[in-house]
Amino acid sequence: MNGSVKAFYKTKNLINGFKQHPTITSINFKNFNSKLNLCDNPIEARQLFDKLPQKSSPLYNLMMRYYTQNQQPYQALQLFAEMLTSTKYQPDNFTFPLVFKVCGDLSLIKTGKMVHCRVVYSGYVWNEYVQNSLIAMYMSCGEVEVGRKVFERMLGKTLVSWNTMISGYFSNGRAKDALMVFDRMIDEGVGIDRATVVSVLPACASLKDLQRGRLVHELVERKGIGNSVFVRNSLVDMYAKCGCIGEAKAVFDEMVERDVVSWTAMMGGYVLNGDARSALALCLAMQLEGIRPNSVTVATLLSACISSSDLNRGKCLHGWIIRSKLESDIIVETSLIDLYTKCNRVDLSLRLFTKTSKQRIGPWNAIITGLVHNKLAIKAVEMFKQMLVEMMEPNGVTLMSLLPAYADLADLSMAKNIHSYLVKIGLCPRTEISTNLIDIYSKCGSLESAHEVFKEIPIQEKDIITWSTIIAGHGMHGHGEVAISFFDQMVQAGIRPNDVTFTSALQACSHAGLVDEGLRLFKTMVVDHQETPRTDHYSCIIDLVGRAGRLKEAYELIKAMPLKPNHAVWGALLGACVIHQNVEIGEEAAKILFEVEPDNTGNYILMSKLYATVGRWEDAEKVRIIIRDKGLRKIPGCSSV
DNA sequence: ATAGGGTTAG
Repeated sequence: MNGSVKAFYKTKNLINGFKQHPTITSINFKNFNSKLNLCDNPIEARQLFDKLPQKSSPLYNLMMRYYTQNQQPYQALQLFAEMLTSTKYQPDNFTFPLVFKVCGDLSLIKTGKMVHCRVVYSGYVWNEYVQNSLIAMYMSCGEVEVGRKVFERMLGKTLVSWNTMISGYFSNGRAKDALMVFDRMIDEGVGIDRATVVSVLPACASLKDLQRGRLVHELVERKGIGNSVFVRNSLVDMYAKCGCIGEAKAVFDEMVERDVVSWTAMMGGYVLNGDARSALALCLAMQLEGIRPNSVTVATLLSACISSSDLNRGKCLHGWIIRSKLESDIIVETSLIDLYTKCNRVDLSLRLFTKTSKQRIGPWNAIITGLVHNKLAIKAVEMFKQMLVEMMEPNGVTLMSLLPAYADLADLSMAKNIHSYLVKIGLCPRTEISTNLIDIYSKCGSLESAHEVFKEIPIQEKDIITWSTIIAGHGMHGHGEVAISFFDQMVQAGIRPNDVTFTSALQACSHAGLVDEGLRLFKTMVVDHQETPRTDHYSCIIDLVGRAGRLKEAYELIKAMPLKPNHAVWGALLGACVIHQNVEIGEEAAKILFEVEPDNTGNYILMSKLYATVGRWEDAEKVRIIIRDKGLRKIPGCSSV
């Protein structure tokens, strides 16, 4: 009797298949899942899967998830391909998110797009999980616009969709867009959760948007989601990066539970705010609480040593790093190379560099940056060529740190070489890169080439730095009028000049002797743009007015300065006095210069020259004696002047 | 059962 019932059901199952019997399917599912969890390796898991008497889409999904969780993403894709070719086991709303995650992680954009087509065809494209994973995939492949399209077309946007957009924009370097999404989210009353907070706060931090950051903090407290280490860590980081070290510390102190990230973020905050000592002190406190520093912590501590130029402490840390077996960590290696180059010990950096694995870009970038920093331009270029020989692909960071070396070299044929390389790899025209090229060509003396590069940048992408560079380039070669016309064009293009632009423009006037133009510019700067002039602006103006022979006016300008005039300002005046043989004002300037920079023999030389040109030989001789004494004592190259 | 999440360096 009992047996015949069982037999009946068995037959029925065989006829209908498992799909019609959710209870039996779910038993199989749970059973297989728990068996998978006991597997030691993917091979064993696969054997288990192959032995299943009856497969189904959910079981395929389980096996694929096992693969992705055990770092075998390609095996997961292989299974997905099997599903597609089979007629029995079609991918479903659980399969596609898995596949999109793999495509995103591996940046398999072509595969991803193909699967996207398939998902449209299958109809699962309306599933929210599928849509959200699609957005995430496009974002991690750098296809921001496609991701945005999927998002905009979604009818049932969920909190996850919004969060994905925010973190996607941010990780693609578009912090502003991330914040715009956040604003829209608030406007439309979507609400926020912990994931929103940890996605939006880094964007606030990178833009130093304290106002928005505070708003997020307020929302966190109001919603009561501040009881998470993640959330609090990102708050600490945001306040620190916005320069509010006090508030960062307050959030940090309030925390009941702190992990290594909390401590590291706090240390990084101190370093950023120029307080290396507090950062190092925090390291001790952290260890007293029983938290071990990780490689990021160590990198942060090393940057504290760099910012305080504390080579000795850096060396101590290096010792500790070796004892803790952290020395082969890529982040730590990179930071150590950075430490030694910034402390002018290129020898030690190179020794470390030869030991690192050359497979990662970090150490290459660090050593090239370091060589450029130490004005070893030729070595930097050689290192770059070595990098190409070793089949390492440079990125934007590499080139941005390398290009200033070419400006130092001021070698036109080398400049043309790197320019054509940049075009070949598709990095030119691109604003930051092109701006560097403009600087390089200007310093090589080839203003035509600089102008060519400048013209290639679309008008809306020319930023304040681009304009300032082309202005400075023309200024340094005495083409004051052209420089000023660029300045006017910039203003017309709707870009607000900043203090750097004004410095370039004023220097251009000064080199070309455009007195009235310079004064007009200075007035525009103060009155129209409400820019507070800095001492280097004043030194340009003084130089300009002084060279024109209007020495009294220059002297009056200095006396009326709201800031304390520095050596450059007085030096400009003294230089002008020499040209126009004005001893009276020259002596005033020299008196102060001898006080503020007693070791600069240049000032004494100028003064002695001034006395000599007006025939005051005795005074000239007196100053010459001082030069000789100082020269012998202090500056070895002095006799050559 | 599935989708989104923090700290460093370059």
